[in-house]
Amino acid sequence: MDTIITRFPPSPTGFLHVGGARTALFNWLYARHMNGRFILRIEDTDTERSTQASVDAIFEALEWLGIDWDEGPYFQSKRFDIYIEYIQKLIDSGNAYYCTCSPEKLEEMRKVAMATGKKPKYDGTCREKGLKNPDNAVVRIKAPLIGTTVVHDVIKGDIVFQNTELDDFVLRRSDGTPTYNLAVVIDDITMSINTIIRGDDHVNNTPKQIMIYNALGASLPSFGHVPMVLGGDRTRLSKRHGAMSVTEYRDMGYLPDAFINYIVRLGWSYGDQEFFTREELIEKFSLENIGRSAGIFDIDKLLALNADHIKMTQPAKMIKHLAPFLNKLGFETQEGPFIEGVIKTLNARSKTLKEMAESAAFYFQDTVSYDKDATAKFFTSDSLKLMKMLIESLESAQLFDEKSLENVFMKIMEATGLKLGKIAQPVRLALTGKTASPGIFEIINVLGKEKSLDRLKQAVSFIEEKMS
RNA sequence: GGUCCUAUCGUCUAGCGGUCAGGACGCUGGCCUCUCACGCCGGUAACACGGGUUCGAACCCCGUUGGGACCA
Repeated sequence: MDTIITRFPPSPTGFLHVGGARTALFNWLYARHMNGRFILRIEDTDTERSTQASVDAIFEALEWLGIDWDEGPYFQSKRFDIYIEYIQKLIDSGNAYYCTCSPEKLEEMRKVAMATGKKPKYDGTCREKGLKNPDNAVVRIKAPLIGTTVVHDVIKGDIVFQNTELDDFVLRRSDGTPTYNLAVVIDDITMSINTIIRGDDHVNNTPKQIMIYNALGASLPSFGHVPMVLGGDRTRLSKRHGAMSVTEYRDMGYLPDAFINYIVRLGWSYGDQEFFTREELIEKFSLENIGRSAGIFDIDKLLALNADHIKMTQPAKMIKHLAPFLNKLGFETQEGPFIEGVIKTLNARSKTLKEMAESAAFYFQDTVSYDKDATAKFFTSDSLKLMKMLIESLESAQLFDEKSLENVFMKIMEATGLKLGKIAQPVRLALTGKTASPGIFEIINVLGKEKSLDRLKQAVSFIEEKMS
């Protein structure tokens, strides 16, 4: 079997959005799964709307997603001579012709067609004139007049178009620039693309493109049109549905692997499995299991999947993802057992990296600020005694592993007859400033002897001051 | 308006003629428990509608309706 060659051809007219990311992912996964090649092509023929900033934004997003390419990026704007060459071939072979019909005439044609209840399409006035490159002419394809053009879609099955519905569409505008369909086909042919997976907003372009392949005598790639991703109101995803650029999800604290897991699973399935690592996705991805109907983007499910990925990611591997969020809060980070310990206590408690960083704040602060309502409830004269007992025990303790710490607390429980619940809350408040946190043994273990004792002593002073 | 796609819980989906229609998110009851989480057990909720084909349709065919896309 031939090597599978797929491509992702974004237009640099904005950032990479969710739908585009999914298309890129499907192409990339399929190429990786099939041991094929994946090509990146920038479709920047629309010079009015294309910007370098968008190109950079797309690269940035692909990098975050972990999508790499084997070839490219190619830029359509640098390939005009190739398009011109192929257009000439089509003219020479009689599969395309010059047309000098004016825009006014075309408009007139449309009106007449509409008035008589027909389709607005080019009437073929210049089709047999055999014009020789006149000024201001467009180039049109000589499309088949009868019969059908069928798209053998690997996802949707055969889609049949009546050729009478199509007309002699334009390949080259009067200013000499190639049209979208022409450029795409020439690129795909010259780049040996044999598998085209794209959004199903392109299905109606496909018969036209097939006509170009046929006119050139080129072999057809296989097409697969994936359904759109819609917003909660079932319309195309847009600004009002919230985040659009995939990098916004990065900034909100989603893990790239969680994001690709979600986005791929939206429209593709593998039995009942919901959680996939990147490697599993490559191993199990297939075109056959892509659904046919549009999907709605559900942030809650993404969030749940993100929580799962956070839980499953090794703390050491998590550091690089979490660090930017901690830095943003003003905390220095460096790899090591401390931060790994921090992550270990928080990874089952965080749905996003942003949330994890916020929850981790107390680990990095020199002095914690106490929740006001909580001090009234837990910083009492009783807890002052407890705290002092604990300080004493901890100061003489040699080991600070969780098991040893538990024993320390057990002894205090025995001595006071109190349940752990009574002891834990004041201590938790002293150590974290809050009433909700990881387990206290975990915290003391991660914080270490010095910091833990320091915080306990600060709490003692705080309570004594409050009492006096 | 024309063309094309599409239709299983609120959402993502499994299902590929015979299933108590399964899983996940969400919501929810409980258990666990030093708080919060995690985890575990349970509940909630769907085959758009109407015709066929068939001994038997969520599954096949035809309509209707709904949704989406593209073109203009």
